[in-house]
Amino acid sequence: MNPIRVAIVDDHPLIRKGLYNMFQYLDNIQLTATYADGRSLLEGLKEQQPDILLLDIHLPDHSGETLARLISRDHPAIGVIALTNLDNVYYIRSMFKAGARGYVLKTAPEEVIVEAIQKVYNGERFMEGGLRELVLQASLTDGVQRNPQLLLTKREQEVLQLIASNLTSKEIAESLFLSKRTIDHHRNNLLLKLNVKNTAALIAKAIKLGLAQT
Amino acid sequence: MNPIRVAIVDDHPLIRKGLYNMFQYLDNIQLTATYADGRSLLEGLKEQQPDILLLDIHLPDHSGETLARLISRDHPAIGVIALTNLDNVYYIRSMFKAGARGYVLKTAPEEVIVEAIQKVYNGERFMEGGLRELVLQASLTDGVQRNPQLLLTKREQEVLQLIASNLTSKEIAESLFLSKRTIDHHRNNLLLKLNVKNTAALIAKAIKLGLAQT
DNA sequence: CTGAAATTGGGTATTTATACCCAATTTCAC
DNA sequence: GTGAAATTGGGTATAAATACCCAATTTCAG
Repeated sequence: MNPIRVAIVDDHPLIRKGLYNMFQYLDNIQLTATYADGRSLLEGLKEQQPDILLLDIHLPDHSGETLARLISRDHPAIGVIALTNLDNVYYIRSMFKAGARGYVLKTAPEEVIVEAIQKVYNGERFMEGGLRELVLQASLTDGVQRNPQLLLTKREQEVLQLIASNLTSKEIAESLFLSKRTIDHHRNNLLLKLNVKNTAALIAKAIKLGLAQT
Repeated sequence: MNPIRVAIVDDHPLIRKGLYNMFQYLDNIQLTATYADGRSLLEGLKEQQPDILLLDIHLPDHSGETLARLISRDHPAIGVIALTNLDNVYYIRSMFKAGARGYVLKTAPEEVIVEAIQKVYNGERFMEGGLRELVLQASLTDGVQRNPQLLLTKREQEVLQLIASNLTSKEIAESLFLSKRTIDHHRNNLLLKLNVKNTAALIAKAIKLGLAQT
C-alpha cells in the first residue's frame, strides 16, 4: 500500500519540525511538503498535491478559512485537516463549512493526529472527542450559530475595537466624526448580535471569539 | 568542547518533537531529557541536571513561574529559558524575576532558539528583539509595573470575574450577599489598579493579563 | 435598476457606572 | 498585640450606557 502523502502549512518552525519528526518514523505516512504561509502553499499546490493537508488557522498572510475554501474548490481531492490551538466552536464550524474534513488541536498526542489523517484519508470526518462535546454543548446553549465575525458589519467591528480600547461612545463618535446616537445604535446591534446584555460581557465574548484584539 | 546539555518541559507533544528534531542535527547541543509536566521535571532533576532548561509557562500542573523559582533556588547552575507563546510584558517580567535567564517565543526561528541557548549558557541574559521593545514600551507607558495578579485582592478578583460574565453591580451584590456600594468600591479599585477608565477596557486588559477568563 | 442591508441620526426614559465625600469592622502579617 | 491592608457600607452627583420609539440616506449585490 502506498503511504498517505501529507503536506503541512504552519508558520511555527517548531511545529513543522515536530510533524516532520513524527512522520519520519511512520511508514504509512509520507511528508511531501511543508509551507510557512498561504502564498507558498498555493504556489506549491500547482506543482504537487498531497492526499492530506494539515492547515494552521492563524497564518501571516491568509486566514485558514479562506485557504480551506480555496483548496476544497480547486483541489477537492485533498483532505484538509485544521491543526490549531483554537478550541473555539466558531472556528470549528467555520473550518468545516469552508470544506475542512478534520479538526485537531496542536496539543493532541501523536496518535490522535495520525488517526485524523487516516480517517480523513478514508473519507471520514474527524474531530477530537473534547471538541465534539464543545460543539454539542454550544449548539444547545448558545444562540449564535454562525461565526459572529461574518455577522458583524465593518462599522460594527470598528466600533467594537474602539470600545475595547478605553473609549466612551462620545469619544468614539468624535474620533469617527459621527453622532453619538449612531455609535449607540452600533453598540446596541453588537449586544444583540453577540447575545450579551452589557459592555463587559460584550468585550469578553468578542475577545473569546477573536473579534477584538486585546 | 562538550555539547551544551539541554532539557525540555512542554506539554505539547508536537513542540517536544520539534525541538528534538532541531537538536538532532546540531552537534554543539545535546538533548538530555524531555518532560511533559512540572512534576516529572522535578523528579527528573533529582537524577540529572542539564545546563539549560527550556521551560513552557503553561503547564498542566505547575505554573512556569513557580517552577523557575524552584529550579533557580535548588539548581542555580541550570540556565532556565522560558519558551512560550505569551508575548506579554507581565509574564516576561515575572519569569525573569523568578530566575529565568532567557525568554523566547515558540514562533521564533531555529536560529533564535539556538542563540538563546548559547548566550544563556555563556552567562548572558537573552530576550528576542521584539520583546525587548515591548518591555521598554510598557515601562514607559504603563503605570502598572508589577504583575497585577499579585496586586488584586481575592474579592477584587472575584468581582472582576463576575463582571466579565454578564452581571451588573446589583446582580453581583445579590449573588455575594453584599451591598451594591461595596461592589462599586471594588470596581473602582479595579479601574485604578489596572489603570483604565471604564468596564470595557477593564475586561480587555484583564483578559490580556490573564486575570479574567473568557 | 431595484431592493435589502448598512449607515446615519433624532427623541425620551431608565438603568448602570463612575467620581467624589465619608468611616467602621475584619483580616492577616510581623 | 499592633498596625496596615482589606472589606464592608453610606450619601450625593454626574456621566455613560441601555431600551424603547422613529426614519432618511447610502451602499452594494443580484
